Amino acid sequence: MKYLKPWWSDGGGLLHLTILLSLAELRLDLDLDLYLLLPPRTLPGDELLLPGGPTSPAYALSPFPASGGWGRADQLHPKGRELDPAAPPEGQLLREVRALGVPFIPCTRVDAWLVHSVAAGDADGAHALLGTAAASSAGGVGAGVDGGSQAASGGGGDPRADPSSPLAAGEEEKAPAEPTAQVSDAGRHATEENEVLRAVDHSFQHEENEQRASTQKEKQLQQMNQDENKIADKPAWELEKTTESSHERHQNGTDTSLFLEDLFQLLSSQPENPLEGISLGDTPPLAASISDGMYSSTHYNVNFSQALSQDVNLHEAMLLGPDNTFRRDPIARTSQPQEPFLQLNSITNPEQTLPGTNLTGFLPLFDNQMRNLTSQDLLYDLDINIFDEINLTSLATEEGFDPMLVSQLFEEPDSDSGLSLNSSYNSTSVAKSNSSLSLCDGAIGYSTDPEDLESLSRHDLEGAVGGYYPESSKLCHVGHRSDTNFDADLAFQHVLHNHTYHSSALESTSEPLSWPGESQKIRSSYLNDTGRNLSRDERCAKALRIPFTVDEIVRMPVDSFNSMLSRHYLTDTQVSLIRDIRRRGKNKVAAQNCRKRKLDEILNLEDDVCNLQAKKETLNRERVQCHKAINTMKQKLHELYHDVFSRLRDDQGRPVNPNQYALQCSHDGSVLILPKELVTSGHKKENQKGKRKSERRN
DNA sequence: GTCTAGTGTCATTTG
DNA sequence: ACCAAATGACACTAG
Repeated sequence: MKYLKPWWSDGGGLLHLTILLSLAELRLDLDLDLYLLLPPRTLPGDELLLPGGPTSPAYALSPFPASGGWGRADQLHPKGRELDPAAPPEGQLLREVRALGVPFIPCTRVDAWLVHSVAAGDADGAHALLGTAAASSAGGVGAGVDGGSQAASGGGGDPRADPSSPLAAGEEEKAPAEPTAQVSDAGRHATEENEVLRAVDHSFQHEENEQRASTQKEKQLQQMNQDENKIADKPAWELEKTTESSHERHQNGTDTSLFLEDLFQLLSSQPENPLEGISLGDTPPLAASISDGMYSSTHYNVNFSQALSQDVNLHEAMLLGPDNTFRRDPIARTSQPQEPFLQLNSITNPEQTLPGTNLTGFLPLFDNQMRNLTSQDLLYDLDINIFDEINLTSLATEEGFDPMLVSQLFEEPDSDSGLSLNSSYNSTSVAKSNSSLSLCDGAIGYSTDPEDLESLSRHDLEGAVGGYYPESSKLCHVGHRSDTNFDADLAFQHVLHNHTYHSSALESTSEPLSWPGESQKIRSSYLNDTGRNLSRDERCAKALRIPFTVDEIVRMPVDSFNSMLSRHYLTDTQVSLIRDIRRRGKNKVAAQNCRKRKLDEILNLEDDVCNLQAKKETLNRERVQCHKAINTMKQKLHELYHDVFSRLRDDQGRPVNPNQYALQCSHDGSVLILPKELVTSGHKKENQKGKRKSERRN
């Protein structure tokens, strides 16, 4: 049983894999114990699902003997279940590891954890061994939203899959059992940095250890052999207790110094190829002893030549100097998550174990050695070219970073602004990309393996982090990426200036380009949880690992938005993208509102027109009615007039001529018969008086 | 192929 | 002066 070093989480895992990469160049097939990182709140009975699925030669484990120990993946729960965040961590192992101060990755859910049985020479298995947690975990950019957690792999899964945050880290120091469900990039970045710094610190702390090991190594070797044999004979519950003492020895640097010196001598004696002299015969006796007994079946046989897949951020982490573009959160820097990892030994199919390649025990040897090396030593000893490849690969496997997504973002041929910096990315370029699938089944982000694409799509859909690309993790892919000078930030300068009408454009362009059987899966990566197409900003945000949803970014109040930008751990590119997303989102909403308003205004005006027209018609009808009434009254008056004059008689009894006389009504109600001349002159006088009065008023 | 409605985006104006 | 909202104009797609 080997234990992870206290600094094993992000930085530790990185250093570890660096050595593995050195091994990879030697094409060494190693039979190693598997180091597992268990979720901090893993409880007895919790089941860990393998990413390989029930049909793969994979195993999953239950973290505690109470749940039956190791079990086949197909016997376990198909998906991780929600753990009770309020439940305190239990188990002796967990307490032990916590006591060691092992960095703790808080999470509340076990989705799928790294345990992948690796057959001898099984490259995919090796990939799985070295990094499946990120791919198997779900959540990704949206992990903090949906509360999903990411796993840190014992073989070096992307540490950023871990949903740790500065706040969570700080809280863990105070209350380790405090649940932390939210994921933030800031936390992950801070955790990365903290772990790298921690690793460097430990390397200094252990420098003294490497000075004293030589004189005691035989004695210690015997002691460890005895311990391991005892472990092999003990039941699991006692095993935990036994391992605790083993931990203590590791902590004290007593049993590790032996291997440290061995490795150091090997490295120093083989400067050009520090591992050249390593062979089965060079394996410390402990390795064989450990591989015997009850743990003889708990070894992974790993072909590390194929193992370059994940946990390759060492270069990136080391390059993150003061001038890097990442914003350091001082809180995150000072706070060190102290939640322990629980380490269990691995299990593999005994039939798949490659005989004669047992280097068990080499892993802790490397591990300890790395602890004793300074960062300069590491940089000096390790081929920088490996770092380049690692970094490039890390881009492919980094949490939430979807190279395929990015590449397709570039390849979106249609642009609404003509600002696309690469106009050659038309359908032809896509076709070329398609053709590259067959040339190198590992062009970044592409895979001819439908399962890979499916996993990729799933990875995308779920915002999974780290990305497990069994095929794309090969060196072939790395070379491809290197050839294309892929750079995420530069790439997103394209993205940010590519006014692509993505959703429809994607469908209209990619579908006819015939990715038979795969286009649908690729298209699925453009769908969100609700099934609709992801917008460009959503895909950009996902590809650039923006820890917020577009909706959040857009709808967030200004103050919250600004504080969010200052609080989180975001690169300049991310900040720029977030601001652009917010601006575009706001403007999009504003445009929608504007159009809606305009439409409403038009509708209102149309209503006004209708109302006015109706009113006009009403008035016209009233006017007609009035005219009719007036005419009727005139007619009646005329008839009455003639009726009156027909009955009037003068003094001589003759009828009165209505043309010469007129009827005039006085104020007292009496009616007078006057000659028209008088009536006309009287009307003129009254009219003149009225005019004068009106003139006076004016 | 053309037309139209709808949409996203940018540049500019407005409050 | 600065910012967000509003708006005009353009490009693009689907029907």
